[in-house]
Amino acid sequence: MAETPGGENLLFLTDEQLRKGIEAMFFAYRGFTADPDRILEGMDYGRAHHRAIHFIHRSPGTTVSNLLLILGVTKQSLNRVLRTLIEDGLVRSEKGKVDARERHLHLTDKGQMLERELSDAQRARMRAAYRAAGPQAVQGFRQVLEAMMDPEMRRQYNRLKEGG
Amino acid sequence: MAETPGGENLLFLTDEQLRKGIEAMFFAYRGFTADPDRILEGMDYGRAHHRAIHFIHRSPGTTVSNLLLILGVTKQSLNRVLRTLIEDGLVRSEKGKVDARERHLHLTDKGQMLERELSDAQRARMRAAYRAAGPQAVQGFRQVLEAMMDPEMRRQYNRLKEGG
DNA sequence: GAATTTACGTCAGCCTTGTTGACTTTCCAA
DNA sequence: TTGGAAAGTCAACAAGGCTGACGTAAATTC
Repeated sequence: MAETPGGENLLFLTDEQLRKGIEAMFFAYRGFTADPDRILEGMDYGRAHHRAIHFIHRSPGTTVSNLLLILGVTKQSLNRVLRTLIEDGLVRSEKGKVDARERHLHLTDKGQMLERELSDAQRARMRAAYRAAGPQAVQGFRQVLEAMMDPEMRRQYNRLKEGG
Repeated sequence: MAETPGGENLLFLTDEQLRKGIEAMFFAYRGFTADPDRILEGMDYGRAHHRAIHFIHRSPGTTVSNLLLILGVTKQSLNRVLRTLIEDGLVRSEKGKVDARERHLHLTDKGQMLERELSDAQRARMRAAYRAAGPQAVQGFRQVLEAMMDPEMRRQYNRLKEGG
């Protein structure tokens, strides 16, 4: 057994173990997005629309700039997505009352319906995985993912995680 | 505490917990790809090239069709990536001796160098995350990811995980 | 009150990476 | 031996990233 001065077993840090983790991330992410992708295909929407819908649902009334921070794309790119969602009546955009430069975004009833369909599918897979692995594993899962984020993303994540 | 007939606590399966897991996947995957993306930008390559290089390194001599199975894209899409890698002398493609329709793929020395650079970066982040979370967490991480894969992907993953 | 900055929208054009369709070469089995 | 399947290539298109430039309204600063 490989032991350190501290006494812990470090076999879980071998290149081989790390490679397995890398490949697990790759294959699992495919599963993670598979169900929503399937629902969206055929509609005129894609993964980018799903992300926008998710975070608008998550933080109703959020502004465009805030969404830009979270999604990490350019405003031109986000705008294209948002425009189609607004035109199609899934998202409502309203001028800020305190700062009229801002646009506050909400899902319409129609938007809520699609959000529900997408997140039901994604949660179903997540729930099955969680149930199969058990609570202990889930805790570890979340710990490793959190440690893998860029610090700035971790801030975004934790902000969302608690408040709203 | 929410208890089932079986007696286990199921609080880890609430929609709220699942949502946190979903967002953790989203933000963590960004971190996961960030370092290789940074290295690739400026070169003429992208994430698709990285994936091809990774799995050719992983299974030297693999065929195009085998790579297609693993990557889950169309052969036309893979072909474009492969063509540039071959033209640039990172990948060597040789006609199969037993079946001349097949092309067997290998990294050249130049290809090995780039692979090394990319995987060093990705492993470094993975290692930091693993170390921060600890061996117990890593085990849970792997369990949940594996449970999240599509069955077919899980087969691919396990085939790679053990043999070569 | 004028100048600057901020938030947002938009046009144009580019790149990567996915897609389908049509095609050749090669192998194999009926 | 021939016809179908498998492996790979070429062409064209779409989604969704990107940069750069510009416009407008509102807020902030000087």
